[in-house]
Amino acid sequence: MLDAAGAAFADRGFHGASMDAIAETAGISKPMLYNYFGSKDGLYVAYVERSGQALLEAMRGASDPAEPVDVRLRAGVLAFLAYVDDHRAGWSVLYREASAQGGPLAAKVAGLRLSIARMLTAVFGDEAFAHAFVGAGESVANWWLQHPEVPRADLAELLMKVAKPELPRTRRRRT
Amino acid sequence: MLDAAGAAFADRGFHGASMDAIAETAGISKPMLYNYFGSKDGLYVAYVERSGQALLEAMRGASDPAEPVDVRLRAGVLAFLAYVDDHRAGWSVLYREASAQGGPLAAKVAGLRLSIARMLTAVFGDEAFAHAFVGAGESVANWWLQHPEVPRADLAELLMKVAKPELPRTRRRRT
Amino acid sequence: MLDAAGAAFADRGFHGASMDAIAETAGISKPMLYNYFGSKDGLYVAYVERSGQALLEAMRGASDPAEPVDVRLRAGVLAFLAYVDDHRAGWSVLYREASAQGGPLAAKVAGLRLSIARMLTAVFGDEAFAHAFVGAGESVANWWLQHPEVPRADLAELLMKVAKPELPRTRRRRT
Amino acid sequence: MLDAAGAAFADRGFHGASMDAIAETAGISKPMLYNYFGSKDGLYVAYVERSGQALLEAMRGASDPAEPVDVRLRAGVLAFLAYVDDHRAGWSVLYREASAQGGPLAAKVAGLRLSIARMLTAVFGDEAFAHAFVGAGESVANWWLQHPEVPRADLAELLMKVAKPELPRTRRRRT
DNA sequence: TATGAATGAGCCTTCATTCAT
DNA sequence: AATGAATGAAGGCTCATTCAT
Repeated sequence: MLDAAGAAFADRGFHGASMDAIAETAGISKPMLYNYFGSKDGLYVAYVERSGQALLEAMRGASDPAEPVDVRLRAGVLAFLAYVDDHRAGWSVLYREASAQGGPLAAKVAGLRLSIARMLTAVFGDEAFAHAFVGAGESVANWWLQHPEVPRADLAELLMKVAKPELPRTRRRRT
Repeated sequence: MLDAAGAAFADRGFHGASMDAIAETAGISKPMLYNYFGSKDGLYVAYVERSGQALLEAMRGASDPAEPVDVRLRAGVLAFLAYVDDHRAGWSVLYREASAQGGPLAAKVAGLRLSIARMLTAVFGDEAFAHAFVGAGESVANWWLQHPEVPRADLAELLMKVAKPELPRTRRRRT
Repeated sequence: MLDAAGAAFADRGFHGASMDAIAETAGISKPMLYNYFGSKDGLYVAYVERSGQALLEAMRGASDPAEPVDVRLRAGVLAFLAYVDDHRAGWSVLYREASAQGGPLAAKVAGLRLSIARMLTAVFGDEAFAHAFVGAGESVANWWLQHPEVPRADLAELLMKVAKPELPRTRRRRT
Repeated sequence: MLDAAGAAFADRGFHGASMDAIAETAGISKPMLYNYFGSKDGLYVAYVERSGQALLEAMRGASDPAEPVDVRLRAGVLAFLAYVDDHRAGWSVLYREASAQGGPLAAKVAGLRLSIARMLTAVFGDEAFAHAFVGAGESVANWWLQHPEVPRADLAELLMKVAKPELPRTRRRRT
């Protein structure tokens, strides 16, 4: 049911998506939406939260602490790209909301971004670079939405290249 | 007069800014807004267009074709950061709209992004990397809005580091 | 169970009291309310009717036909005041509804008022005066809700004074 | 324009009167109502306030301080009855709201009632009796709405009779 | 019998947009 | 050229009311 909302939000934006339309798409009645989520904001937050959690967990799960840092980074990047590929709507909403700085809704997304940036700050040791990397990733992901023919691995490689100058020298593994 | 609209848009977003409020802030009557811009969309597009043109020109003007590529890139990066610093509202709206992929409004911003990306594609020789770089720049710029104490030059250096792996080997200048 | 409804009605008015709230307060499920009373109007009417009957019976029971008219009047007045004192919620709803002349609900209350007025018309011999007396009683009762420290007997005396000019000369009892 | 609202309120009560209906009856569009009164509550308050002021002024204007107290009282009573006769809707709403103790709207009417009661307390020297008299007046006025054939003077006489027991002995004028 | 879950209908409110002046 | 006044259309939200269990 959140999926219907997500599709609407991704399609027409928060303001453009009417509760009437969402309810109809979801095949339920408007009062039910309000029963479950309390308000339009509530519904939106719920959707964004779910998407954010899913993305975060996907990335966390992909990272094996036993591995060296570049391997882990690549795994995270791949998980990120996989999420984008599998959840177009979710990513779309997250990305769009990532820049909306007003409203109480943006806080959730800002939190997600921060979580990811913090993970990356641990990797890079530089907060600003971590944000740059996040931005690069988001931008590439979004560009990908319009060039789906590009294989996922290429993009991962691209992002690894962006990261290279800041990766610690342990790059060459011991084997 | 566009400035009043821009301030409102940056402050409350496109939907949050009512024509009433814009007209009052601009010290003008609503029918005049319609006379000049035709519609709310028209006003928004006009503002975004002006901001985009300004940014684009700033970046173009900074780039001296006689210089080697890394120098030109750094100049462009600096021009970009200068624009962000001097036009908070304009940048805010551009960045926010950069992710809204629906609606006829986004086309203009997409166009701007494309212009910049094309400039960078010429530099890097790789479209995807150019987009990654644009995203990194945007993200850093946005992060900067909340960390204004960081000097502009540091961010420029940071972005140059991101660009390094893809810069042609002409990196070591002849002179 | 009517009591819960009565409390809600007295507290928030007919429209302000939602069936949800009433059901919850009554510790019962909404469909049960509908099973017993058919509709919100039905519930309201039932409550008002019960309150009205109770008031009417209290006043009737207080009046001993063997007594002279002023004694009976005073007894009725006292019974009325006792009812108000003991059933704040009931009185509150009755009084509020006494003035709402629209809707099918008001008919019930109008009926109650009429019953009382008729009793008093028998006493006074003047319908208009009877209504004046009813209004005086209601108004005093309502004023009393905010001045509970005034003893009941004082108000009874007050109302007897209002009635005096219209009481038949049998005022001086034979015994 | 307030008159249309008044008619609707008198007819169907506050909740029963929809802004749509009021606007249509008033021959203007809904947004205009909001432009002038801000909200439904605002409109209601405005109407009640106007009615209350009119009633109060009518009663105040009728009372010549040079006259003895019973003459002034009768003049006030007549002014009251005249108002009721001439402004059915206004009176209807005032009377209905007089008993609604909840909500911020009731404050206005409570204020009006208090103003009148205070005038009468000055006459009678007894607050409770003043309220009784107000209630008698209201009730008679309301009864009158359904018995319009009764001449105004009769009701005035009736109310004077109610007041008699409490009027100071100056009742017999010096000439 | 009793209820959780569901809904049709309607209301207040706002906003982009346009006349009449 | 400029505006105050006016509106059609739509959106969020709630509520009395009913099935399916």
